[in-house]
Amino acid sequence: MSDDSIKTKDKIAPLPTIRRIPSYLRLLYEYRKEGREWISATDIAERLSLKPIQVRKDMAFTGITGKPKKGFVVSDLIDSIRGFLGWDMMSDTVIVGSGALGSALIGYSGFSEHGLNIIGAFDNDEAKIGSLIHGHKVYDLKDIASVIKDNDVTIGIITVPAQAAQSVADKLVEAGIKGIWNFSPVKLRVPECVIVEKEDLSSGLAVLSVKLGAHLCTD
Amino acid sequence: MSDDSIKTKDKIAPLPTIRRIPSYLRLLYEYRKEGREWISATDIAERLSLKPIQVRKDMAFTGITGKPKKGFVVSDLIDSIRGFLGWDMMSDTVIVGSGALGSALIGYSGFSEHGLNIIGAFDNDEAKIGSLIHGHKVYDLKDIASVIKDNDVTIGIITVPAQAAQSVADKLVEAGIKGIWNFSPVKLRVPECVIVEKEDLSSGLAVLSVKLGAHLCTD
DNA sequence: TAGATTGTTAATCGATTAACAATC
DNA sequence: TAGATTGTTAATCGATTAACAATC
Repeated sequence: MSDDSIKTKDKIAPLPTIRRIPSYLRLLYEYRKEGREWISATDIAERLSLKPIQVRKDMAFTGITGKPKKGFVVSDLIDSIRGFLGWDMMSDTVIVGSGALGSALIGYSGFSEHGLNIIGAFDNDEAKIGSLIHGHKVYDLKDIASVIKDNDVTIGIITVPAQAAQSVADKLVEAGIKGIWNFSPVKLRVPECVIVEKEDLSSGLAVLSVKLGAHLCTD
Repeated sequence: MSDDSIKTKDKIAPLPTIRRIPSYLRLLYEYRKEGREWISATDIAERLSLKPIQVRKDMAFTGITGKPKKGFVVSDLIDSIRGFLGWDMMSDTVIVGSGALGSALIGYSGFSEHGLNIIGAFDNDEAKIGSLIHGHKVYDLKDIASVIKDNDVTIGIITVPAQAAQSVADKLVEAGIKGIWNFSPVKLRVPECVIVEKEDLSSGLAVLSVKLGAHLCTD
């Protein structure tokens, strides 16, 4: 890719860095609640079992600069991370699939802290359509295109069963969605401009299983 | 670490490899259902948008060997992967926290395919104790130690709120649990022989957010 | 001032990818 | 046989870690 554009897009931060950053943010909220003004990379590393140098490198990607001997101003760092993640702006979001997992996510009040504004849920089950789940209306999946367009929804969360996931993704894409958070276990096919992030619980379980199987300890 | 033990422990496979393997298994189950006998690394790579060489490397870690020109026998590869992950043996498991997420997990019937046998759920909410969630009994958190010991439970899934997570982890460890699948957003402190795998949904959301913010596409 | 912490530059480590001989 | 695919060895790439000067 040549740099023929006016302003060459900054290289995105390493994915491992991006994945670690929310845990820093969570710790920072704790510090803020405790009324602490400063936090150092050393503190953070200690609390999260990381190396200080790694935390410092990660921080640099958010654009913050610290003060030798003191570290970072907690509130500044919170702002910097929120800006970096885009969590200072709300993204209108729909959840497709109001089964157990979908319901659990709908009820998660922490989404607003993560930049998500839940517009509503969608399902094709007549029994659920029109009902409320944790205060959010369940709409008919048939109407999803108009709701997405009318509300400028940018993110869709897919929590439907595997066999329905691709067709739901197609509908979301057709309606102009920009990003999909995919909780189904299928690899979705979407145009390359649509971002899909797959949340794969079985990956985490696999890591746990293999580590347990290796029984690294002698007891 | 020196190799003074009788049988030096095999080096564990790379974590990224372990994380990818469940998605191979899922595809293999599809192939089996379709009655197909062979699958090649090329096929798998194509379906999951990976490079064939990466799939072959990953496969090698499971111990399977293939046949040039044909690939791998589907049923053999399934067995090999299940053995590698330890999902051919059932691990008795408890879920602590019967809120929305806990309930969703309890209801997930696919756990048996992932080597987990759910013994029951635990909560400290009087209203929930004694009730059934998706056919599984909710027990009093106070009784967790005896249930874990009596049933030889090796895995604990934590789905309680953040402020309760560490104390639950302490109880699980005290009762002799071997592994913890932690869905709470806190970094748990446990003895080094206890394996903790943290399932951090905010990491995935962070990746989605940053990629969306970078709007790599021009529309 | 002394010392802890930052930020930068260089070295190391580990995973991915490439190259290619072996094989069915 | 010809050609697709495997498995191995080597090269590349990217993230982590180390080293250290700058600074408050």
